Amino acid sequence: MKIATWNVNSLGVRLPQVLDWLAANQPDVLCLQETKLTDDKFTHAEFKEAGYESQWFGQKTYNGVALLSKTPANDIAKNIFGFEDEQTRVIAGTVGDVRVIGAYFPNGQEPGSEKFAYKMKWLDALREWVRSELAKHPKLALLGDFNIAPEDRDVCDPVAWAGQIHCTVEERDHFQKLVGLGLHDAFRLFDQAPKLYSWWDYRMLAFRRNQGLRIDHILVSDALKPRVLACHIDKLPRKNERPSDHAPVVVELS
DNA sequence: ATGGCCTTGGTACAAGGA
Repeated sequence: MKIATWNVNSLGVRLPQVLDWLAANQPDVLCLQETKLTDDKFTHAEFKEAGYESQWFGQKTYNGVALLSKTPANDIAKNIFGFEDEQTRVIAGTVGDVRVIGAYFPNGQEPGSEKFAYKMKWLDALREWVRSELAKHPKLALLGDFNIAPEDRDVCDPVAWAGQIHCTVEERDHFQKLVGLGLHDAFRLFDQAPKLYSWWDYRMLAFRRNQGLRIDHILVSDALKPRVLACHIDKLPRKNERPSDHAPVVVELS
């Protein structure tokens, strides 16, 4: 079973690239972030044509998430239960025997800002909800654009990024608290080459220079960990014309 | 060469992203 996540930075713009990627990679599940489409504009017919069922949760201009799967997802949840939020950031469903939670974590803008405070509250709420989901569904994957680089080795220039958004102690503490629920960063279950990232700024020729961050993650539960065969970041779509600034992350399960 | 982008809404440029 192959499960993937990709922040597409506008599905309206990126749909052809997503369809190409699905055809080439054939994941069983793909979680999308930053679809930026209202629900009436979601491209479920195109995905159906490509062999995928869709669940989606969008809004105008910003955010927006979706869960694509070869077999229908059940027990769909949208956003964090009990956490009032105008923003569409979470979609969850059960595919086969795996509970899949796809999330677009808040950016946070800069430490000390209102958006950073929202990120902290959102992370608190997410953790408590994921705790309850884990109790109900031991075989669980939490994946998406976390907007957190967990460690210095996930950062191209740790000195320049020290204390900056995505790299603050507060954000990294939150990441570790999520891991503390009984989750594992699938990427780090394996020996990986150094300097592998999932996001590169559009500016400054950052991709060509590999000046990136690893902020897109797949966390797997204790019960799922023994089934993890591989995890990798697919840089190929970042080389497309008009690419998303993020690359897909893929985990393979037995 | 130390700065270099992209998307949306809406039709000029501001806001947000990371």
